[in-house]
Amino acid sequence: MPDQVSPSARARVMAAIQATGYTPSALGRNLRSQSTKIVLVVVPNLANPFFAEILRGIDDELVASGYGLVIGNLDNLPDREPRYVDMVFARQVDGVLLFSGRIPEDSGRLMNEAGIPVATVCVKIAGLPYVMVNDGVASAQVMEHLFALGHRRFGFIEGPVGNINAIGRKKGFRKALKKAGLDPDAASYWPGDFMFESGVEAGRQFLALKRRPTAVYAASDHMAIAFMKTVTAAGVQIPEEVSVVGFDGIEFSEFVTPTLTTISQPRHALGRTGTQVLLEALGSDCRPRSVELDAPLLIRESTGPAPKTKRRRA
Amino acid sequence: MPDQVSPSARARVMAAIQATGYTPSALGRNLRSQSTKIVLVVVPNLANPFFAEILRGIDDELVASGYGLVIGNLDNLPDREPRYVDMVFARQVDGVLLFSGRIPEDSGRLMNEAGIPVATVCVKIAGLPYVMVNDGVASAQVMEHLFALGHRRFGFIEGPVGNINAIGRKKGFRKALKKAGLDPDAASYWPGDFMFESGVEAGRQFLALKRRPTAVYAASDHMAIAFMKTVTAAGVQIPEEVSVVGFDGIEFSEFVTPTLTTISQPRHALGRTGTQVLLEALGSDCRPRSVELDAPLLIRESTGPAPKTKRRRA
DNA sequence: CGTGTCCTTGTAATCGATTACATTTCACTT
DNA sequence: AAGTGAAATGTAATCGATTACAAGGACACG
Repeated sequence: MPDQVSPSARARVMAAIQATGYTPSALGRNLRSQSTKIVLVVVPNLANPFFAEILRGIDDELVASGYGLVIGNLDNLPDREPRYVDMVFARQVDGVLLFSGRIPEDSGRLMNEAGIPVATVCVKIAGLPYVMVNDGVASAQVMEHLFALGHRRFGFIEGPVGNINAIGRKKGFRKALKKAGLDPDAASYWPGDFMFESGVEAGRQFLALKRRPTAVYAASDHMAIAFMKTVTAAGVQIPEEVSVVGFDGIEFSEFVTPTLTTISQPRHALGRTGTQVLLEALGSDCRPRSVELDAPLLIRESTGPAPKTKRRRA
Repeated sequence: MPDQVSPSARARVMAAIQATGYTPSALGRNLRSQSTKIVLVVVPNLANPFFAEILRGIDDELVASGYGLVIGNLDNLPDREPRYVDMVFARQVDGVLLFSGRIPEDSGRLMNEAGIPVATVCVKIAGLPYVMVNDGVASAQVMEHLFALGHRRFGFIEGPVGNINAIGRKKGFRKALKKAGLDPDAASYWPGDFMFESGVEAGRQFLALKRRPTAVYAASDHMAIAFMKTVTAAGVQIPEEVSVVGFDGIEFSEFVTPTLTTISQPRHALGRTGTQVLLEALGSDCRPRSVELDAPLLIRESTGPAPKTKRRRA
């Protein structure tokens, strides 16, 4: 059926369209087709530039497939979730993409029960397809690098409690220590929430230590950068006295002094791939696949050989 | 009409809702009410953290009013615009918020002709209400600060050609020079696009100068930060040899070394206020107002007294 | 010339919530 | 007890695009 409508009819319709400026209303179409060509993307915190780049990847893919993008910004506030669950049940969107570890699994599962496809990016929820980097593998890379530089005493700035990525990174950190014959519990752990302020606090606690780690691994670039800022302000040399590694590979990590060694998350690809997974589920009934992406370690100025110590810990 | 429906009827309906898990479909409602309770926000570049914070402000206000948020990311690509103009004409959104200076006025005007409210944030389009900071006034503040520190030789890193904010900032810069009895054309001007890379390039050009400015004013923090990074890497001391001022007040401006003196745009307030203006237009037929917000100068470490020179320019 | 097939066109039903209007029920007054 | 008003329920129309189906028209072939 290359041309279901006669040329003359087509011409007349086109002329009428030109004359009246007619545009088909999406409202009627949506009701009839029971679809909106819109995907809901739920993000824990819209202001986080890390998510912004993933969003761009998502948008690129959605635009290519003719879908629109509505943002559900949770602002890290759990009480904002029901709003978006409702949106799903009201059929206002054709599919959902969930981000990061803050969304209770309940909401995700709830949405899935509404009968529309749900996929997750940077987080796993049982039963849902996901796209993420393997945090444990990434941590292993980081530690391998630090071991090679001779470091034996470590600090770790944690992510938010319960966050799946934070957990994965910490587990990888501890596993690497154990594998190297070190006691994971001998390392210093500082609480954090991925944000600047917690990096500052970690820096203060680091400075207060008599016997400081020679390498600090932060679960996010933000915390790593704030940590660096805090300890260098106190006269500590990086990387001469302490090496610092971040996680995420945000743009700014290259523009701090010293430039930050970090795991570069393929943010754009995470967004694109996540969207592809979702669109596949949207297009067919086939079981959607999950994907793990590689995250390379970018070795820059903030890591160097471990300082010589007078006496080494037994 | 405190209670239009009898308690018994209400109870029965509620029971039925519980029993069947019924949720009203937004599709039918939208068609009937000829509205979607969704606002389209068109951003030039989603990955820019500067916009992210404004988006958060917008979202906060929209959520409070029960509206949803669809993002139109142009990615600085003009060919992505028609898509969103179509969305407007298809009545898929109740209102539009336009960002920044990249959107041709045509699209904005076109959307306005579709009969739905359009407001702009950080940009003026004739006939549309806007919310923005006064770039000229902000530039005047910057220059006043630099004059007070004794600076007489200036460099300016420009924004994208044709960008209304970039133009306003440059005009304010030149006006302040003239007012101080200096020749605006004697200053150094380096092209830019608000992004990192152009700050790096400006830094290179600065380094190549025999007679360098003692103060550099960049039309964005990104460019200022990249500029600082580039010239400090070449051994130039900030602020001893050159003072640097940015524009925007992004979060990172506080975490670079030295911390950046900059104009702090009230990003969250810009978003909120812009949304309020739009919602007012949505709620009534009254002529929407435009708003200008104040942007304070944050004086930090990157500006200091002008260096003593052997011979001063006549 | 008649009939069958194909192509057009026209009419009506559908999607689901909303709203206007008609009808019924009930309570309360005179 | 009849009548008036308010409340409650029921019925039908509406929003605009889509789609199924029926009726009309053209053409060709036997």
